[in-house]
Parts: sequence; structure tokens; C-alpha cells
Amino acid sequence: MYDLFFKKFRERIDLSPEEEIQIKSYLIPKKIRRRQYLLQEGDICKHIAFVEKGALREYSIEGGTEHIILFALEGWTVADLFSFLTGEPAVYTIDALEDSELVLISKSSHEELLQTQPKYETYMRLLITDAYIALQKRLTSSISLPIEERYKNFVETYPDIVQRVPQHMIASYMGLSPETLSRVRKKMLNQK
Amino acid sequence: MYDLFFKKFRERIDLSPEEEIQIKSYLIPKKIRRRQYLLQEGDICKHIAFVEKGALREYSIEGGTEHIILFALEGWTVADLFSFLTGEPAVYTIDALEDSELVLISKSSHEELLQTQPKYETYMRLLITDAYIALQKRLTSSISLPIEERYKNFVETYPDIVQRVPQHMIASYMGLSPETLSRVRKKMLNQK
DNA sequence: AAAAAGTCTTGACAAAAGTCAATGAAATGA
DNA sequence: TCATTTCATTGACTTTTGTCAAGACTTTTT
Repeated sequence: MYDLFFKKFRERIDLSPEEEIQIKSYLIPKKIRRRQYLLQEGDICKHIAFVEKGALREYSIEGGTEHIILFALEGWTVADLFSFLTGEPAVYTIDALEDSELVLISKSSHEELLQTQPKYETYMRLLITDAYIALQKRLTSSISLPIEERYKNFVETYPDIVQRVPQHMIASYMGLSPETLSRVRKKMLNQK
Repeated sequence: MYDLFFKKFRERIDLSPEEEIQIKSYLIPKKIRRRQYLLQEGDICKHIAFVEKGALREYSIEGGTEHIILFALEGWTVADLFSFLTGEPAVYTIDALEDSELVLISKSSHEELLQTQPKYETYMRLLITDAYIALQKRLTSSISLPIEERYKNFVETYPDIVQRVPQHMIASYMGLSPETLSRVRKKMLNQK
């Protein structure tokens, strides 16, 4: 339990056994079933969730259509960060695409860890920096590349997501209709 | 000098006079003229730049077209973060839209400050978190809202940018042709 | 095992956005 | 100040993408 969480942590930061025990004492394990909500729009986001196993998605709903802003597979962290930090109602919904195992950190634990465990703060800083860089790449490619290139990049960057997630959700993630992605893929096949 | 830099810092974190003096000793002032480059694609990004005065933009060039990923007015921070952190060549170009005054932090200063000034690390964590949340909002609206709504949001969120930056650059920031933005604005006026 | 729900593809058509070209106005720089 | 460059708008046309509907196939649930 918490294996992947600490594996990822130790990949970035040296942790003494004592520090690991300290941090571990704040973590909450949680299992969640396929299609089950972790967070619903309007709720207040009370936890950061690390995915030990399984797959989740985070999305907004506008005019009846879901717009996926994030897939979270093993090793990823997911939350409505704005809601978590401010206590405002969430604008995003999070649910499970597969039966999953999570590690939760509550808001109060998060704050206490930031105060008492310098390495936790450093790790959080690194995580959010990585997330920012990934998001910036995504945004750049969405405003500067043709769909075909964007899809190629996606497949290269996240081959595991392509395997495990329905295609119409990838279309949603890219801001496209499912039909358009289907046609782009067809065109790519014919070119080869 | 550095007034705005420390004003923003103190808005988020309590700083003792000693801490302020310590941090100040690492900062480098720099003036930059309109149209002058701060960073060119292919260079290695050696500094984080805080904008004391003026306006800059960060953009990529794809197939001869500029795609603006960030405007940085007074109080904002700009860098090719990936290049800065990894030492890889920059994929973005940064130049000045107006004569500007900057505060630079070099890579080695940044690393030393992270090690020696816990409040600097905390401040950096807060900055990057804010930047992440802003970017996520931008991405969400770009995949889920019609152009008109996106432009309205932009004007509401950044009225100062709308005042000071040419419209075709805002189109570029939104991933649109200048003609399309011009037409959307016309339509909005007629509706009122 | 059967029913139901979800998934992907395709065609026909509509709507949105881009491209190219021209014009006049405004800002910039010598 | 005057020439030059930049900027915003508009029209005509093309390309891209979305929408709606139907069909085949697969997966999930009962």
C-alpha cells in the first residue's frame, strides 16, 4: 500500500525512513469503482488524490457536453486544485474510468505537511511545476498545430491512455467532436 | 528599484527586513527596449524575469506564424520554464511589446535561494500554482466555450492587456486568425 | 443468454473559421 | 513632418469542423 506514491516521491526527493513514516501517517487509502464519482461539480474539493492503480478523468460540463481536462492513470495526481485551495465549489467533476485505488491527502493534512515536512513542500513544488509544463505544451500544440499533429503528439506522449480510454473521450480531451477524430485517424491510416 | 517585486512577494509571504536584503542581493535589474528579444528560440533560458514595468510576450513560431502563449505585464513573471529547468534549448521566444524594466534571477541564484531561503521556495510554489490554475482555466475555456464567450472572459480577466496590446496578438493568443476575432467583435457590438 | 448501453464509423449537409486581397486609418521612426 | 510600417476591417471564396442520423459491432448488465 502506498507503494507507487513513495516510489514516485523517492524518484524526485531523498526521504529518510523517519520522514516516510511521518508522511505516511497522513495518507488515506481509498478504493473507487468504475463510474463512481470522486468529486462532483459544485462540491468542495477536500482531497488531493494520487492514483495507485486504475484510471480517472476530470472534466467540466458545458451545455450538456463533457469536456475532459485531464486523464489520471497510475502515478498521476488529480484534484480540482482551485476548489481545494480556496474552498470554493468545484467547477470540475472527477470520476473513475476503471476500478481504482487512490491515496488521499486532506486539506488539513496538506497544510500540516507543508508546515512540518520541508521535503513535502519541495515535492509539491516539483509536481505542480511538471503539471504546469505539461499543460503549457498541451496549450501550445492546441493553438499552433493541426489536429493530425496534435493527435500524433498525444499518442506518442500517452500511449497508455490511447490503449485504455475510449476514443471519443480523447476527442473530448482535444476539444474535438468524436466524428472529427475518427476521420482524422482514418486519413492518417490511408497516408501510411 | 525592485519595488513591485517585493510588493508582490509580501502580499503572499511575510518577509523580515533581513530576508528581503538577502533575497535582494541575488536580483539583477535589466532594461529592455520595445521589440528587443529577451530570449530567442534555440537559446538556453538562463533567467526568470519579473516585469517591474512594461509589457512582454512569449510565443512560439510554427510554419512562419507566431503563436502567443503568454503576455507578461507589470507584476508577471516570464521565462521558458522548461528550458530554464532542464538546460534544453528554448522552444519559445520572448520579446518586449513596450520599453520595459525587469528583475532577473539567474539559474544559480534560483537554486541557491531555493536551498537557503525557505520563503523563496514557498513563494515560487505559490507562483507556479497560480500560473497552473490560470492556464487550466484558459485551456478549459478554449476547449469548451464558443469564441465569443472566450473573448468576453479574456476582456474581463485582462482589461489592461486589451488596452495595451494589438488585437491581432490577442487573436494569436486565442488561437484565431485576426480576421475571425475582428468579425466576432463586430458581431458582439451589433448585439448590444 | 438476452437486453441494454456504449462505441466507432460513415454519409449528407450546415456552420464555423481560415485564406487571400484590398482599403483606409493609425502609429512609428527617420 | 513625411514616409513607412503596422493595424483593423471587409468581401469573396475555400477549407475545416460540427451536427444529425443510421448502422454495425462490442461490452456491460441483468
